[in-house]
Amino acid sequence: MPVTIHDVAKHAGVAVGTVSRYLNGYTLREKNREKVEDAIEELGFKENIMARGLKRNRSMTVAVVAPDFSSFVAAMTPVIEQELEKQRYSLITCNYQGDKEKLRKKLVFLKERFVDGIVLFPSNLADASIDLVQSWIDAETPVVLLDHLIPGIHTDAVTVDNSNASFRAVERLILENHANIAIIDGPEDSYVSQERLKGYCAAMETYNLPIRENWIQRGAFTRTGGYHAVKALRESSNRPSAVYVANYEMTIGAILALHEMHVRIPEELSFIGFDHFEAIDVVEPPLTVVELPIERMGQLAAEFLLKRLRGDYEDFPVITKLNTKITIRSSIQSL
Amino acid sequence: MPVTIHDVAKHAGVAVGTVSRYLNGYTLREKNREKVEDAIEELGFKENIMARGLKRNRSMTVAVVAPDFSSFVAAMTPVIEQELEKQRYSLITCNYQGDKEKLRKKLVFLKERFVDGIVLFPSNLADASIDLVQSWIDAETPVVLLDHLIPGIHTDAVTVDNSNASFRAVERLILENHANIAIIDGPEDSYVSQERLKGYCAAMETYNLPIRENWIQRGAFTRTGGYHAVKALRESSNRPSAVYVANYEMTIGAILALHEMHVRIPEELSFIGFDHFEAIDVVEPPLTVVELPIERMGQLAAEFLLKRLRGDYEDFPVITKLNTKITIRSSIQSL
DNA sequence: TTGTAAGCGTTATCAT
DNA sequence: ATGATAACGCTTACAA
Repeated sequence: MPVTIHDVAKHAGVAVGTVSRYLNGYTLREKNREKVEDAIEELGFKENIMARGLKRNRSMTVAVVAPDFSSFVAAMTPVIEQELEKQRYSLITCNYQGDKEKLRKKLVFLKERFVDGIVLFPSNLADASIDLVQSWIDAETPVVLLDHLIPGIHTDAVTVDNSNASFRAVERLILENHANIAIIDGPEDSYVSQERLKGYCAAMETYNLPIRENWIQRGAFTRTGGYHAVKALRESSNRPSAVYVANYEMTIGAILALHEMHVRIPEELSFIGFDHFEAIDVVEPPLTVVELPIERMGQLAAEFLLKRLRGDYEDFPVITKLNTKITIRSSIQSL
Repeated sequence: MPVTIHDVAKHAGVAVGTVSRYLNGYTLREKNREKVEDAIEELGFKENIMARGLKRNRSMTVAVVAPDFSSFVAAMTPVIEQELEKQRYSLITCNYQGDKEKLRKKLVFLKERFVDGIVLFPSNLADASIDLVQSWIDAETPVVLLDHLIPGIHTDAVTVDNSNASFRAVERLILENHANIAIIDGPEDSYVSQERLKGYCAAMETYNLPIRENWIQRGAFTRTGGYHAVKALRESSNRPSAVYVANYEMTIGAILALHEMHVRIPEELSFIGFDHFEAIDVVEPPLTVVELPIERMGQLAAEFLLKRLRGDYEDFPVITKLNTKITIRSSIQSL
């Protein structure tokens, strides 16, 4: 029933090899090329991706592997899909639920499926699968890291200048004459956290402002983390006049807590949050936030993956560090 | 390099066919079964999914096809993935960006990829691809519809009792003594819209309340739609005392508009929204909302798909209609 | 129940 | 540049 290259070859009066070569971009004699093209057209030939895969050990499939399906990942995935589709790759999505063992299983599963490349959103615990990830890279199966790096893994990565993002956020507060500025940061062992804290400290130091110990709160990058961190901050003896919350989930949690405590923003507390997703729009007052270049990140990740898939390893590996932007709304009061 | 069933066969001292049959669940002589199992274990054999696919025209892949990557879809996808993974299926995600032509292309693309089944989130315009969808079903490639039905397509579907959801939401308002109740609904040509409006009307009629023409606002199921609908409602001569917003995106838009106009909820306007996603939590005051059973929907869709993939068409097609639940928070004032 | 062998639709090698 | 043909790893008649 389905049309094969044999049918095409017969119809065009050439050998199967010729058709195959045409399909793979080799140049044929002008006359033959036309005949083959006509035959393909007339017969409505579609290549059988599995037969091709069997021979070449390629599946024309790429996977996005993420610890969860957060807004961040959900926003990036369609961008990646769109880029890949242009080159006829399809996209498998996997989330490993922040579970080390699940990540291993996923990676094994994907290998069995002959996935041609991976876009990996590492989490701290991805470090544990470093050997597996490395083995993919060694086998020339391209892996692009998104958001984080994994220490010890040398491959393409698309990241954000987190330290600089924090610096500018905090500087913004300082320029509005705030001096008592707190940060709600992620866990200590996260590289992203460390970078974001670094920027905070650098800004404070640059402007000769003291850093109080209790102004550095840890929120585990979770909504409840942000919630509790705000509570702790408000209950302390030396309340800050401004707070910078270093990721999206915690921003939501922090706002929740502030609403609950009837703390007015920005009159009682100036606020700068992180990431711009739908939830942010609806917050009263409109929040000033640091925004990640989601689109660009997804695009670049796909671009590098495709480049490596083409076999172009000329400049490998490339670590891209993108800039964030700050969107000014009305959550900061000038003192 | 990779170990094949030939290697296993040789190692076990049986024929390849025997190994293949073992792999496919046929029963072998006890002795042979053990030998084969041992050989597989020792050699670390993994079946080549592409060779298998080539023979059987199956890819062990399923696709989720959606018009966008809304929170609704994003919340459902991981649930589906998880169910499918148990049976060693992997999941391709596609969004057709609400574009008729893109949907067609996607469906063709997926067919070329030998996708074994589809979970389709239809949008109104999916009707245009009715022939393609039907051809999948005819070819015994299972298609499960999620959320909407497509008129004229007979296949499994997992939906929600939208009319009843609206009825109960509006009834809730009526029981708090509201009589002037508006609805912000989706586009007229959407089946879901129609159902949700039907529930609103039924509730109003059941309690003998008049329906003013301008109380039925259309918000196109978009955020801006909800935003403008609220503005229109507030600017009208006979303002409602309560409003029911019939989907998530419009709920966000409506809240945005109300914040902007400094309308106090519930003092000046009682409010009942739709769908519970992250954004909702952060709204002040906490919103009473109709919630869809996301998890259950995803599970059921996957379940039916897997059942059909197993070849079990005994009860085909099954249209499941799930109930919603209302989560009471503080956006409704008792009059 | 098991072995044998012919494909599935490609790609790749080797002549020509 | 092209043709013929042997793989790729598996399933499935058919025979035994």
